Amino acid sequence: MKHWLLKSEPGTFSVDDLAASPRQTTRWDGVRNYQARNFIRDEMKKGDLAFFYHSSCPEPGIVGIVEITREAYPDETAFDSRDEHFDPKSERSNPRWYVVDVRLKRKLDKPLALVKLKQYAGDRLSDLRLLKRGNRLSVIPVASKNWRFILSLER
DNA sequence: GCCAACGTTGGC
DNA sequence: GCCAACGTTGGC
Repeated sequence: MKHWLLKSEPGTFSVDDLAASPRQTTRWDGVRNYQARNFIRDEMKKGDLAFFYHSSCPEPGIVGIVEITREAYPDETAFDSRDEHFDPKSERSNPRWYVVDVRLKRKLDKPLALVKLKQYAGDRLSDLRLLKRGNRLSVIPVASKNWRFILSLER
């Protein structure tokens, strides 16, 4: 099983929005970056776990844990000319963009702020891609040892 | 294939 | 609002 980190702007879709969704499940749509797309389409498996991360907000950080409940299928928003994520180059016969379904496992009792994670950028989390300079990926793989270490920071 | 211009991300 | 770091686009 793999581990991931999924970024979302809480002003657009927060962990509380996910908690309020039917079956606490949502379609992770709108990803428009090829590297992130490849992770979604090729590597994410049902049962994988991901950190839910709030970005572009007053206190960026990990706020919840989600489970992948459905593997990749075409992103419908790319076909909809009225949708902000519309991409005329994505065709139904040859979809360019993909989504997975994720379900909230739990919110963290206390968010793990980016500033706190950064304390370990030089040692325990030195290879965490989230902390790398210039990182902009919205779907990031997390090594299992980093996953476990981050969870240990909760207490 | 190169590269300048442009757009986006995201922390601060 | 600023700006660094990318990724994408399009002319050549």
